[in-house]
Amino acid sequence: MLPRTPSAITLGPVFHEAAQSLTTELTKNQRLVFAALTRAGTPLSAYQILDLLRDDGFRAPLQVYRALDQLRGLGVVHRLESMNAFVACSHAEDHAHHGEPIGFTICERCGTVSEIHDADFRAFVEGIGARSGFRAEKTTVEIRGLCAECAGGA
Amino acid sequence: MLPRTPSAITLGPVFHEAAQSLTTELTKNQRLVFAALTRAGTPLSAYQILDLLRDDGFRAPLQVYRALDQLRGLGVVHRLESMNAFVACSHAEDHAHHGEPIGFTICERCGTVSEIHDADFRAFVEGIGARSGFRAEKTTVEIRGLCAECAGGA
DNA sequence: CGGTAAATGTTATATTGTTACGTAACGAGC
DNA sequence: GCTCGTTACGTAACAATATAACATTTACCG
Repeated sequence: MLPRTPSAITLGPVFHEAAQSLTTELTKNQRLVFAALTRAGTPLSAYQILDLLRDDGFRAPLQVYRALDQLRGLGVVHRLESMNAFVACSHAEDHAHHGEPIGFTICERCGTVSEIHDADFRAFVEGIGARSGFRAEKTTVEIRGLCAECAGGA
Repeated sequence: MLPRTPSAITLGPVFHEAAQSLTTELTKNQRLVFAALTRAGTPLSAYQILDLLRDDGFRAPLQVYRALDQLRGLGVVHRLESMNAFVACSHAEDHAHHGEPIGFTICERCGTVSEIHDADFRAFVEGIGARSGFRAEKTTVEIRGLCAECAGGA
C-alpha cells in the first residue's frame, strides 16, 4: 500500500507522511526537482526546472509537473499563481503547516519569497468567511513589491 | 494627444479618464470585450472571449489581450491569476478604486466573483508592510471555495 | 513468484500569452 | 492642406505553460 520509495536511502519506519525526513523518502525525480528548487532559493518555472535537470535525464515537462504535484501534496513546494512558478517551502523540514492557507511576499528585485502564516493572516482569511458566509477552500495571497532590503538600499 | 476614441459615440467633454461613462468612451474592441465579460457575469479566459467575438470580427488573441490591457488600466476589468481568466469589475460604474489592492472570492460552483476592498482587507495588506518592511506594489488575493448560497443549498 | 499501485518515459496536443511587423485613424502643429 | 507623433487595429508566427494518452518500469506485499 505504501507508495514507491527509493530503496537506496530509506531510513527507519515512517511515522507520518508529512513527518518524513525529506530528501530521504522522496523518489528520485522528486528529490531532483526539490533539490533544484532548494538550490535556486527563488521561484522557478516548470520549464526552468526541466532545463536544470536535462543532465539528470529529464526530457519532458510532464516529469517536472508530476514531481511538483507530489511535492505540493506534501506541502514542501508551493505554486505562485501570479508567476506561474514554484518555490521550495521555507519550512520544508518542520512541515508544520499542511493544507493551511499561506500567503507570500515576493520581492521583484531579488526574487526572495517569504511566507505569511501568522495570526493576522489567519484572522484575515477567517474573517472573510465569517462576514460573507463564503467557505474558503483554497487561498491565493501573493504580494509583490520590494523587500525591506531592496526597498531601503536601492 | 487624446487617444483614439470612437467617433460615432463620443458624448460630451471628458472629465477624467477614470470618470468616463463607460460603454461610451471605449473603442469598439474594448466595448466588445467589456460587453462580453459583463454579459457573462463570470470570469472568462481570453480565448473564451475570442470565441465569443468571432462574429464581431475578432480573429486573433492579441485583439483580446490588447483590449483587456486597456480595460484593466481603466480599472473596469480584473485578472484572476489563479484561473488565468478575466472578470468585469462589479464597480465599473463608480470607478472608485483604481490602483488599490483588491481581493476576490470566487465560487467554484456558481462562478460568482465578489470583490473585497473593505477596511479589514486594507488593514491586512498594510499590516504586512508595517511589520516586515515589505513595500507592496501589487497584491493578488483570490479565495476560492463556495459562496454562502452554494455552500448552504448543496 | 505474481499482483497491484505508484512512478516513470515518451509523444503528441491543448492552453495561454507574446513578439514582430505592418496598416489605419486621429489630433497637433506648421 | 501636410507631415509627425501617438494610439488603435489586423495578422502571422512564435514562445511559454500545462495536460492527455499510452506503454513501461519499479517497488512493495502477500
